[in-house]
Amino acid sequence: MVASRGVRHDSMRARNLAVVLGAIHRSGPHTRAALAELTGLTKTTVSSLVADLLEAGVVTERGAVRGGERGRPGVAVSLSGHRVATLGLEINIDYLAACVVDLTRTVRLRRTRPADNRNSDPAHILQELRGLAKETIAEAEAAGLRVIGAALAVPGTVEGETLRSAPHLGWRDVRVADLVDLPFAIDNEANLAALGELWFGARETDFLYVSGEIGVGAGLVVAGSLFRGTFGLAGELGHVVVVPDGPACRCGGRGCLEVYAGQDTLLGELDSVSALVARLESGDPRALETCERAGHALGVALTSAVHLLDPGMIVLGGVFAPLFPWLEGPVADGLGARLAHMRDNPPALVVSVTGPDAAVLGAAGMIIQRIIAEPAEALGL
Amino acid sequence: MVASRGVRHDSMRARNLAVVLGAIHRSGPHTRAALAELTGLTKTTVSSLVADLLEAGVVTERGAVRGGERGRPGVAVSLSGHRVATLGLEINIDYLAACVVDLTRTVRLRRTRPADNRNSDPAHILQELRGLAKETIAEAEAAGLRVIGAALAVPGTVEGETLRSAPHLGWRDVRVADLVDLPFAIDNEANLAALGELWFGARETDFLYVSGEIGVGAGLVVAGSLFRGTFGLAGELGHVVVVPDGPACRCGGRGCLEVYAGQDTLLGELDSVSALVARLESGDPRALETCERAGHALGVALTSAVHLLDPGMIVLGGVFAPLFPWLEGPVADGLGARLAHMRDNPPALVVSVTGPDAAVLGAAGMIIQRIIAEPAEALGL
DNA sequence: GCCTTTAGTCCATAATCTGTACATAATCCT
DNA sequence: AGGATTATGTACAGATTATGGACTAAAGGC
Repeated sequence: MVASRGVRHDSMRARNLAVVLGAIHRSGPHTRAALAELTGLTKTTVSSLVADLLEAGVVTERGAVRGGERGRPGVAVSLSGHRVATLGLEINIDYLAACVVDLTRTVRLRRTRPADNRNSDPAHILQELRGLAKETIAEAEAAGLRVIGAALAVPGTVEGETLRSAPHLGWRDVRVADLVDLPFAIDNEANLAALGELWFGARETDFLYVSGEIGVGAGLVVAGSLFRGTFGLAGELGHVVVVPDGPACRCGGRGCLEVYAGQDTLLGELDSVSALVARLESGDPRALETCERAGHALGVALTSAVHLLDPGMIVLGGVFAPLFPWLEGPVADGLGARLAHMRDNPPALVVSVTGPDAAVLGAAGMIIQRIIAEPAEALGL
Repeated sequence: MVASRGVRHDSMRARNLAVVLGAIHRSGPHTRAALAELTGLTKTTVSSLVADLLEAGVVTERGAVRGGERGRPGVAVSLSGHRVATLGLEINIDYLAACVVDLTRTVRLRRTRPADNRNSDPAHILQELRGLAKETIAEAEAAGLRVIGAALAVPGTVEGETLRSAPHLGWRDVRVADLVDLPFAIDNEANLAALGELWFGARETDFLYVSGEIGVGAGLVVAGSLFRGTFGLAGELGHVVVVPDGPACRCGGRGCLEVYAGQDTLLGELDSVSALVARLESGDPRALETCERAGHALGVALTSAVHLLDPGMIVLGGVFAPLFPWLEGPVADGLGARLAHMRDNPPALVVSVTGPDAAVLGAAGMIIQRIIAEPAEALGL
């Protein structure tokens, strides 16, 4: 609904390049003839568009012809992972991470650097991250890849290129610029983790990703794209009210989900999630009760979320993933009982498959997505 | 992300017609030259597109020229309310309603028919509504309008052309077809009321409309369009959990908002909202307490909604509108206290300006919107 | 081996937008 | 008043892009 611009000849071609590339991306390799069928364009036009895409190095002709029926076999055109790639970056509480992903969404490089970023100096950490990015890009280019964009995942709220507030890092209003000499974007960790799960976890196009970290966030994917709300702050599942007069939360409210299911509450005096899992496996009653309570609270908060957001499925990620066996029961019970009369079948509850890599992968994937959605702009065609 | 089709010459022109018409609609009358500036098209192209729109009767040249500066004055082109119109319909618990709205979003006709639709026979009510629609269309055409589409608002969940479930009417899986001999759509009452508030209430493009009827629903408008969720069931504010172990709700859950702030709870043994308002005005302590409690609950539920949906503003409509003076305090208190640390300024809380007409108007407006978004398709250009 | 079928390319044609030139109509300036 | 200036809207030739039918290529069926 923004001031939309008219379509001119060049934007018509740009759009058609995106349509063809999108069809190749969405439903695997296709022959030119199949692409013509899919897009409604003529074979001639498709041939011409594919020629441009070939030259840009974003697709390859898989010499392999497609047999099966009669007639001349076609040449399958598929995404090429050999030239164009993007960089994903992540700042988390206790590490920095980077990855390089090619156009086929194959992870080509993966670097993690432990760090203690709680209440840290932004300039210092960003300098550290800049170094990591540079090294990773250099390595990717040595392997023949052309890195053409980057994105950064942060545990906080973002506006434009500025990190507005990251309570667990202790950062406020940090402008992140000149991190790399490439087209660049920042986004919230939960949002990017949701996208990571979408693209690297082979998810259907509709789900709510619940990111259990120090804070509890959520990213809603509807029809393959992220719902962000008016100011980009949607998905703050951690502060959904579970018990209106419950214990105080750092947000100023009372009885928020985070109080019951945040990592700090779950771990108590334990120092890692694996320690907690060990306790749970050995049947420690206190650990079991904490988990049960967290699951209950999560069930209540997710009930509200399902009524408001109507997700197709719920994916538990972050620290909730290893705890899934102990959380699933209480969460599903709460959801099932509360949703029974309103829906024929409540959204399925499943565990994340991308694990702790979700956010960095999502960051790299977001730029890949941008290339596929607007190849003419991203590649200068 | 659906199978998108290529752009051909005719769709390029169709798109440009929509772009020009959209610009006229969005920012008032413009001269051809101004439209060229706004759309990025050349004056020549704009002239040709405007000629088509003039011929279709959707715009007029307001002979009035625009003076002010030097140079030849331009001819302002504005939406025409004289030819094309749409029909809005509504089935509610105690009435049927219809309205005709022209392209300028001026209400040209408005009909209401009292009825007792609780636990009614769908076939009978639909027959009644068909009659109302026919009469209203006939009257509009007598006034020289061409009604080219219709939409129906219902208090329940909708899928395609089928009303899945309307608990307060007692309807399930009712297919609504052949109601009128026109392009037709059905949608949920809260969704359409939100759109009504958007288009007829001079709202900005981002807000959460809270529809207090027998049930409590909500419609979220982001960037001027409705957020519907995966299955079109988003916005069920009435079943957001306020007190996890509160009183049972008809949905199977406990402590839902509807239990505290639904119309039945608010009214108690009173038989109308005006009766309740009278009690409140006279300072009746029981009425005041009920309202206070409802406001509190609404504050809790809206806190969760703000964290999940991130609306730009909250509009209270339906029965909450007349009760606004008594609800505002408790709701705002709850929101303010709970959101203080998370946002610089919590979304403003305001009262609906369209009142009980919101849903019918939204229904008619939705079709108007469709014409403006796709004039070529809607008008056969 | 010939026919049928399907893939991909070539080229003339069609649709649409662009850009320059021009007629038109108002205000400004002397 | 009359000419200069400025801006609107239209005309026409030119550019860009897609179309459609003809044509070549390559495989399977009979």
